[in-house]
Amino acid sequence: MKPTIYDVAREAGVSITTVSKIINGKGRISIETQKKVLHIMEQLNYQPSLVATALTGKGTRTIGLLIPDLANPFFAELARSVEDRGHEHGFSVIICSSDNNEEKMKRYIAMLQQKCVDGMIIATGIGEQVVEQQLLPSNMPIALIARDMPGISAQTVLVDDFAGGYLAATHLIELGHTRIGILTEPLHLVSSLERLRGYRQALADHQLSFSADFHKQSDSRIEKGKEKASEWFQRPGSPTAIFASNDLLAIGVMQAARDAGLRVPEDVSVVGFDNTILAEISDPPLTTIAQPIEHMGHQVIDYLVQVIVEDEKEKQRVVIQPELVVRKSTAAPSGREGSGCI
Amino acid sequence: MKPTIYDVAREAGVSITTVSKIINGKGRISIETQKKVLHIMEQLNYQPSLVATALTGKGTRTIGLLIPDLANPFFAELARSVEDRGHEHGFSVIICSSDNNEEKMKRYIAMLQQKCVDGMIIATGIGEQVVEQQLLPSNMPIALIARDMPGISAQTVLVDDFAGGYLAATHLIELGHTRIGILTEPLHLVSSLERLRGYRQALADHQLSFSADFHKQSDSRIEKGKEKASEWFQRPGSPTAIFASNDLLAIGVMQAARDAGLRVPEDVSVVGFDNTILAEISDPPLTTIAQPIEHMGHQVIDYLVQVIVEDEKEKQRVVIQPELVVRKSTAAPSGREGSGCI
DNA sequence: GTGAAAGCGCTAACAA
DNA sequence: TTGTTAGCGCTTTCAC
Repeated sequence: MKPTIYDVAREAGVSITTVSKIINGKGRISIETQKKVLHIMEQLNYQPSLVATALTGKGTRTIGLLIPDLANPFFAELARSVEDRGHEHGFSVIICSSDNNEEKMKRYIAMLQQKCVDGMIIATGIGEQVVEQQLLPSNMPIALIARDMPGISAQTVLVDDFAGGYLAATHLIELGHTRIGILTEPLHLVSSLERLRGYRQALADHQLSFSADFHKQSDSRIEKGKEKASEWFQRPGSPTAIFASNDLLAIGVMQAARDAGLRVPEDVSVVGFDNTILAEISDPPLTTIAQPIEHMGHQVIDYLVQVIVEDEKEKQRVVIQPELVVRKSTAAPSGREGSGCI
Repeated sequence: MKPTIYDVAREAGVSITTVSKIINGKGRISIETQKKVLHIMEQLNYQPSLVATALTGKGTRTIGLLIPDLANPFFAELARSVEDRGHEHGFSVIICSSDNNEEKMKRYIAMLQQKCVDGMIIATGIGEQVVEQQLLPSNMPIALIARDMPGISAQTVLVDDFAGGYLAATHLIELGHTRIGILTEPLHLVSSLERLRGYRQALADHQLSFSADFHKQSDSRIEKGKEKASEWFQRPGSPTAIFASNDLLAIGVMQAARDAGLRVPEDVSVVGFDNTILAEISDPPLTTIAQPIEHMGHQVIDYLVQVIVEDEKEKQRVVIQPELVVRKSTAAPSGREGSGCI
């Protein structure tokens, strides 16, 4: 059995109060008792139980992280950053992959509440309802990252998605493209919507008209992106450039292009979003819009810890400007189907 | 404040025992009381506190997962699999990335113990000492995945690394390569050692001699792999094929090749290990040794849960046969430096 | 400087 | 069928 505070107290011939005080560095204890007790703790290999501590109201030192999918490198990198910084603050993190599924979200949030996590970080695109109904009333500290919930007042750290969409489209336009497709995740995700808006704005600012045919939606799996992009490539007059709203989708687009006998970037340019490791290693390396993932992770957790331990009330909204990272997947149009009409 | 079992009892006009029994479906309770209490619970939005429950000895329903790095897709995919299956069993998982650093390992294990996790899954290559000294005596249920600790008696699920190394080398040999380099992670990782052994065995079985020049070590970062591989490519008589002991390293090798003006697979063949998403999307797609990641994750957690809830004592050692997945990064040697000597 | 005792929210004998 | 009571391991007044 794990030794308890009683064991230590007995061995040291003091009361549990004394031991507790020494553990927490509170009250005044003679240097000798201190030494003696410390020694016994060492000897017994005593570690205070955090669950007992938690029960007395000191918190569990645990936070929940809700993401869509840990297998998506963007979220894995984000989770890693959150985990690291969390540990630095003495918090561990429970990661829950929701697959952007409302039901799972609900279950996970309930479970995290039962476990009495001290706070939650939400990176899933959905669940606004759940958050509003389950989390806000319970007074659970929360922070949003890489996702926006317009109706919710909470600390938020995200990239300017509109600017990102604008950047991506502008890059393509400046290369000379006029037939620019956009592949987004479902539009109930605010970030998708914003990226689309940015793209449309860029088009408009350059006197290009937006065609609904050039917008497709997909969930964020590579295969799905590939499938959707294929629909374009099977028909004449397809886009000469495609902006995909995340790297995974962009990879799918490139695969579809390859399958259709098109070269990237000669025949079709592709730009992604996120700047995950995938962008660096894909074939060709992917031009993409970079989110400073690590930085964002650090920021949310710093803030969340602040509200947990210092009871910070003020909610900020941190919007970071994304950057265009040009690699090899974009180039000027080659003139393939140059006579095509938009 | 969150409602407690007392609130429910008071509102329902019963004792807390009754409420507790209803929560746990124990003892016999009249259908009416049951209904009444359930209704109150609903109304109060009552959720039993798992930390209080844990304190009574029912476990925390939490397990710890120790991996080297969550940002490495292999471990992200593994973690996702563990997480999913864990949730199915009603367990949540705390992930700790150790960077294969002994000190961190120690700290994380101590923290997990303080949090009274019900068990731990270890996927880090190091920490055998810590495991032996901290974990085994404490009687904490543990399971090893994708890593071996020869001195430790614990449930283990892993791929036959020796066979994997053998497969990789044989594939290269059969393509006609004779100058085959191997880039491994540090050899204190048993898996690296085994993969190297498999490679050497394959060489021997085909009357090829092993040259120490053709073995390099690196940690598992892409850049490091690239750096190491560059050393080969800067000199004449470099390998015409390289087996890297994980996909990340293999990517690094391909990047180094490209930088050196070599084409993959025409000038140099590369095979990786793990078959992560990286292998599918790299340029060119990577021939690699596949570990059934999802399956392995499911298996460990199934077992661990079994020892936690059913007190299963028997320790198995599940060794899975890896498979060669041929993609585009390997081909017959082209004759570049064909006169080079081994 | 040190300790007795109450309490955190829950479970599990044991009574009634 | 329901309730009383004693813990689980710790923190925290409040006395001594």
